[in-house]
Amino acid sequence: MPELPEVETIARGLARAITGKTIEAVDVTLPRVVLPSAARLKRVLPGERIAGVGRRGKFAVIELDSGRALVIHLRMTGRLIVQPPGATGPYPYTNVRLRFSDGSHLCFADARTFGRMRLVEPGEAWADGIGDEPLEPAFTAERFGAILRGRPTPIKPFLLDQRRIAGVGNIYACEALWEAQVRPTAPAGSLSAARRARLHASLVGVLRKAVDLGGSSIDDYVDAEGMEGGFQGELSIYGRDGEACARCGGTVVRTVMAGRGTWWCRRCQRR
DNA sequence: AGGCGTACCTGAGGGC
DNA sequence: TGCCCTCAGGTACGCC
Repeated sequence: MPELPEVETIARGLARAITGKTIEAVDVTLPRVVLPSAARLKRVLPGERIAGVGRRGKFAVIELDSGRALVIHLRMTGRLIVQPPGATGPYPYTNVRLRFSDGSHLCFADARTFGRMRLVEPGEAWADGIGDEPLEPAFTAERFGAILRGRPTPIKPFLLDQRRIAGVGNIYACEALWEAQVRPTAPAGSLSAARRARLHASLVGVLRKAVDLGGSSIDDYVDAEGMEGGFQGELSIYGRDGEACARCGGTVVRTVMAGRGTWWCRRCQRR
């Protein structure tokens, strides 16, 4: 489900909604989705105050006053939903619920149960091996070129590799490649400087615009208040197999690369 | 090293 | 209606 723009939107909403609240209790209805253990969360979290909420790649990071953090990956269908005091029951498919002292709740809900919530101790290096943040100033076209250099992997699955660039998922990889007119199968290291620069600009641009619009809601994604995003209406290529390409009129195809659906136009994404 | 298939799960939607 | 198949925004693992 959520990629960088969706997780960023959720994190911003959570930061507004729960910063400063104190955790009173933790309910874990599906223990296998929490690390290191449900018992540890239930023992440690009560009394903790929320210091802030951020994002790293596709991880939402709930920072606590003690320096601990709750690091959450939503995988495909995970949701983080804030409920006001007096909510009639947990949000559907809630696996973990934080109860705050003011009567409000944070529900970690996930129908497919792939998502995970991990308690991290102060100073614990949980983000080792995660790649560049594409919306940081340091992620320049030159830096992008250095990341791609010499890589034979096709550019599309390469963009999905979280060890290289963090936060890009299937939707925005397809959209950026389409916008830059780059063929998904092109070896990453084979792109000319001009096409690299174009792809860099498209990737950063599409992510930034999606953040501005609050992400893409296709099947499941909603923000921390349960609201849908606004970018799904802006999608040019994702999910449009059989339709005419919005740029050249060619037919959009869906192929499979590294097990993922890949939407592109054979006519105008030629190299 | 890195590519590939598979596994993890549930739900939605299409074909018949 | 309902059964069966495929597909889904992600990643970890084992196997070449």
